[in-house]
Amino acid sequence: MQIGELAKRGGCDAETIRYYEREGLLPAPARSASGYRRYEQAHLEQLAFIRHCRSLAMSLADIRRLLAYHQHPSPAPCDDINALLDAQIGRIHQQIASLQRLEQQLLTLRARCDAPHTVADCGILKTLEGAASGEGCVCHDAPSRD
Amino acid sequence: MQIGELAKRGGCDAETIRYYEREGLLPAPARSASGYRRYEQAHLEQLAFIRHCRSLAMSLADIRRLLAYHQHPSPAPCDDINALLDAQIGRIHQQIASLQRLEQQLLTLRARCDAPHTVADCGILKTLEGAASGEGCVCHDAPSRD
DNA sequence: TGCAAACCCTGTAGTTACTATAGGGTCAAG
DNA sequence: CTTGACCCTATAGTAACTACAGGGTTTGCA
Repeated sequence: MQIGELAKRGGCDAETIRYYEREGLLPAPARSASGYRRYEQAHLEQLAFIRHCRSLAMSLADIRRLLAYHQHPSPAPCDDINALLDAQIGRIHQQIASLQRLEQQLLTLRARCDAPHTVADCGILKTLEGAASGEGCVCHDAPSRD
Repeated sequence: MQIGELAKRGGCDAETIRYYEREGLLPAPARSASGYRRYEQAHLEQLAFIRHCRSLAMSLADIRRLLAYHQHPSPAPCDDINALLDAQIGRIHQQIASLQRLEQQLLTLRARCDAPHTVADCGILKTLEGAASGEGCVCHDAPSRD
């Protein structure tokens, strides 16, 4: 199949596939006489593997490592794979916690302007200005006292 | 004060300050005879404003808009500022939801390998490979049935 | 006076995972 | 024989910095 069909079946676009090839995540396929890439079923499976991992927000570097294990299944223990997953889960967990703190801070700031005001009189802007000149700010001081 | 001191007081480093100047977020300061940037108190306040907004994960584009309101306080209504905050809150909220789904998927996948295995026998890797060849995958199919 | 450390300057390239564009070649249908 | 849909390479852009390379300046100390 040509790159366009692989792209459609893999749920990404052709540029992305060429990018993965350049990055060494997909092997360079055979070419037709005119230089078009010609892919086999195995390429589709590898692309699906990559896209699936990407949908789990794994980095291309991590995916490269997983692909290496996939291509050279070894009798060594799989601790490394587990550690990779654990690190990924840890990162996501931390991101969630930090975004939740952020959301609280933003909601606190947002509450400073509930009724319609003028720009010159906007509680949000005033709070931001106050924080800039060294006053403690509601958004970072008040809510998350951890 | 010189750029190094501004950086220390503003909690960022000198490169970042030069970057903000290039991006038009900080006005170009006066220069000494030898070309060193010389900052005033007002610069520190503006930098603090920017860094505070950044700590709320606002984009530089949004911060630029807030700075404009700050510099030209107008009698117009502040709807725009409120809308900016609401959009920011919405984005963060969606990110949290999507990361929470992700975390569940990763935990489900992680559960496929609880005991120590060999790489060739790792439940995580097998699950990823299965998903790549078209089988439904636990991580995306099982948990979040919304 | 000489020197070294600690500053500062500009300009450019790197980061992530793509996406978009320019400027071309190929192929099948009508 | 032309039109449209496809393909190719190479390069630049995205966000918000960060990290050089390759230089100049200032300050303190011997």
